[in-house]
Amino acid sequence: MTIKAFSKQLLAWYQVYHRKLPWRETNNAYFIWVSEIILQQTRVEQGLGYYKRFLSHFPDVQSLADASEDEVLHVWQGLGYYSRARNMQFAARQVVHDFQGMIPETYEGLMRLKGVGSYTAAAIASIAFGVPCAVLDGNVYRFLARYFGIADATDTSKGKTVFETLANKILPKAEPGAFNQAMMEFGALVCTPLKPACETCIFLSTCYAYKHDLVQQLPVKIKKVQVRKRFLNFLVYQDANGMTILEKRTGKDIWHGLYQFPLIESATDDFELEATHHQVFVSAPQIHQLTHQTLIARFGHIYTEKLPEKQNTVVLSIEQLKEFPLPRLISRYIETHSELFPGY
DNA sequence: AAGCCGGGGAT
DNA sequence: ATCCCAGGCTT
Repeated sequence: MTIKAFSKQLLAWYQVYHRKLPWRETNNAYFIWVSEIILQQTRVEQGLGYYKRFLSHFPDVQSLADASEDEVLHVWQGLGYYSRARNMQFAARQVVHDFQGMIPETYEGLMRLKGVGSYTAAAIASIAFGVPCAVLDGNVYRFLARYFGIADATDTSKGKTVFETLANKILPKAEPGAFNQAMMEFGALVCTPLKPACETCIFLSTCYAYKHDLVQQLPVKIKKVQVRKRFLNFLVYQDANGMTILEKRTGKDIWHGLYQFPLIESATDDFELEATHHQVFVSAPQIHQLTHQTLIARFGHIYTEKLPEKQNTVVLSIEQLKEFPLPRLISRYIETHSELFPGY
């Protein structure tokens, strides 16, 4: 099949089968930008609610630039990869201060924004501004690898160059936005990772991987993540007035910028609380699985007359816990142990 | 080039 | 358990 016929068929397929999503109903570059950041490493179904919530809180670049980091992270709470939220707010301030409030309309200009890499720059440029540059995401890598029979690894710089060259070669310069979205949508709905719908695929007769029975072998990826265990022991202080303590995470680690109960991390699962307080007990271990870490968390509850004075901490009531951005592990624990958090 | 960053859903 | 998701930043 010729390249022209390929793109024509794909665009026709997209017109019929694409999902109706709010960021496809607009030309507003800010809306499209928000959607692309949220959808990094995130499924459409998970990101959709956050997209609406984020825009209701921050309807334009200026409102995002004016917000506090805590506000932005609070809206982002539970979505993960929190640097996306911090970087996007930084970038909103870049737009206000360095671009006169106008989102740059070129690939190079967009690449200057914090949190906007090659994928997101190509996506915004093509979808919002009609710039002819191809996007490369997990869907596109998979579809291209199978249809054209590309065995180069998608997670090496050499392989990326191969796919990038191919993607830009087949990109119809007249409608890059629709084509890019069609490539991703096809990967998400038809050429899926585990059980692709080959039998009903419109490209069945010309697909290299199908013809050579390589669908399960492509795309090729090399790196595999190593999962390490961590033992997190959170101290839930409560005084007679229902006040407690949170501390803000700041290091180069998970949950940067979020709040947590004061933490004692240990190398082994042997956490105990000394009975020097009026009343203490430790929860059962709470297992929280991240992509690259298995967290084994215990919550030590300490009922005391006087809260300890620690650095970098906030004293707040139990009710106010919902006003702070918390890791999912902690918000879930509070929600499932509401009897321990009166007033939440 | 390699390591790190969340959370959820499908299998 | 394992994989993957409209990836990007830091070192």
